[in-house]
Amino acid sequence: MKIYRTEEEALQYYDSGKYITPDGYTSDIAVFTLLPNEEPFHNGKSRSAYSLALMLIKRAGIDSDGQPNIEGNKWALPGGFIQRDETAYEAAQRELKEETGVEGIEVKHFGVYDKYGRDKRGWILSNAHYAIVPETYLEKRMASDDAAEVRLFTLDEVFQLELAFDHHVIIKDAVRAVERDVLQTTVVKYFLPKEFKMEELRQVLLAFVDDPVVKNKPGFFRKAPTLPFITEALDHNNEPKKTEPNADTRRPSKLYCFKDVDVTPSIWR
Amino acid sequence: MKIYRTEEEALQYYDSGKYITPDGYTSDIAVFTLLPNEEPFHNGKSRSAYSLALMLIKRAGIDSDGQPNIEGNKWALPGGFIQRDETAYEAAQRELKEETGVEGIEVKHFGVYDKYGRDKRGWILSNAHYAIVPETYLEKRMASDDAAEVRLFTLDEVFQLELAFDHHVIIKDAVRAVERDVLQTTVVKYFLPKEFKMEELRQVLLAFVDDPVVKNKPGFFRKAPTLPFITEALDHNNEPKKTEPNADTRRPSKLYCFKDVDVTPSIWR
DNA sequence: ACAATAGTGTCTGTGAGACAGTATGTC
DNA sequence: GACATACTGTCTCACAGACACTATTGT
Repeated sequence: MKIYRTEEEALQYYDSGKYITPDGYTSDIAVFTLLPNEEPFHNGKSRSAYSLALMLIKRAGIDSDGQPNIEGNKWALPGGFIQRDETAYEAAQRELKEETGVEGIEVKHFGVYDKYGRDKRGWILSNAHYAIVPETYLEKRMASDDAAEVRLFTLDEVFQLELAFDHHVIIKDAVRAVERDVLQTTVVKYFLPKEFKMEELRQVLLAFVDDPVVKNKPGFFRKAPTLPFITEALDHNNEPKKTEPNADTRRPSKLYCFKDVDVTPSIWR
Repeated sequence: MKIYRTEEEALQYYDSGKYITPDGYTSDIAVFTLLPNEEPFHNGKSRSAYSLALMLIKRAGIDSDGQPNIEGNKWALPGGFIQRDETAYEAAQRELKEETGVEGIEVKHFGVYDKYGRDKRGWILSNAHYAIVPETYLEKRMASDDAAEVRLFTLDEVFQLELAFDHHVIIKDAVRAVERDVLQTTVVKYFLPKEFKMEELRQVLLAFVDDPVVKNKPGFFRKAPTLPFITEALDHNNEPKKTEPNADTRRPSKLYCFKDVDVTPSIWR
């Protein structure tokens, strides 16, 4: 029984107690929302109707003992230590609820940040998640909190802030992950109400993608309802639901919703 | 300075020393390769030319102290503890090299497994990676090792084995990750030599996807060369490279290679 | 000449893309 | 009726999908 693999493994377990273990295991959450742009037309050029925004918290400068706080006075992603009776994913959900009061929202793991030195307190691992939360939820919560400590920033603003730890990198990756998922999955639904107008969907997509199919309104209106994961919202009489007209949108429009069909787009098509 | 967030955070750091920390931080690697099927025609039905196979190691039954080994005598993914001067990703690469002697190969993180109870030794975290290694590399290495301790299994075989820890789940996720990436990225290139024949590419793809575009040979031969990430292999005279004919393939065929263009397929196209 | 794989010609239908036009409501 | 937004008709062009056909070599 003196085979290479075996010895190596045996050694590993023998040393196991002495093995260096991490000093902390945390979850961080990049909470995204869409902010409507007041002025869709700016300098004669059209801007998209929404901008992606991120929720950050400001770390305290002084801790409860009166000592200077680590990475104090910097903006940071919400997050915290993972308890042993939960997974990183569950911790992210718990912390999201603690921070924003929101439950049952899309939370997605997108990366691990474990480079020694990223946190001066020691070898602290972070599991990074992103969450998508409708703006209304966040407004409510942030109003009840001290406004100076929790804020929404547009992405442009975020990257001009001094951020704690390696959150600058994490946020860059988070944005890429969201953008990717908007193209490849139906996450976009979390930016929308359960039942939405086609034009709403198009406007939300335009905040992310620059695709002729989406840009072209007639094309999109024709194509989108045929997609396997989108379906008309039907009322109890199996009639298509429509919006109530108002001063802005005179003609009522059909409502649509997402079906739970998972699609995997292919580069080989 | 007695704001909710601040207190909570301060508390966190105060408790930091007492916080439960993980008992171990590991990387596991699902090493995939393609095995050619000897008999492409089976029971009158055509099978794909390749099958996806996975490398597993057999854990020793007894450790170096003569004690029964944890999860001993079971097949498991190669992997091990992460050192503090490396990231999970680097550890995976190091361990892959130790196991197979292969360097500079695609290694990709696809998941975190951190549920308490997954390892009886304590709260042991695992970062799961997959790697794609040409069969030839593995054959060499496995021949030099004890054949009973390192083996390739087809996926059907894998799921009939008794596997250590939660590796059954990890492997299922790994297969899904590879299948997804074959559709959405150009990972498939790691199953192929740097320069390959169109038909080789098609056969490899057929091991994963069931798409009319790929199935249809003329269609694929016409379409693939136009894809932005595939280009003809050119020799020093800028002439398309061709294979040397032999008894099997009489007519020489053009060689192609992958370009480093990253594409993001979209569900909205 | 024949076998074997590489690769192209050609036809048909579907669907993207663009823009003009029609529909349905409020004021 | 004017207007604003929702939606459809229609034309063109390109390409997917299918299958037959030609091309290039070794034996």
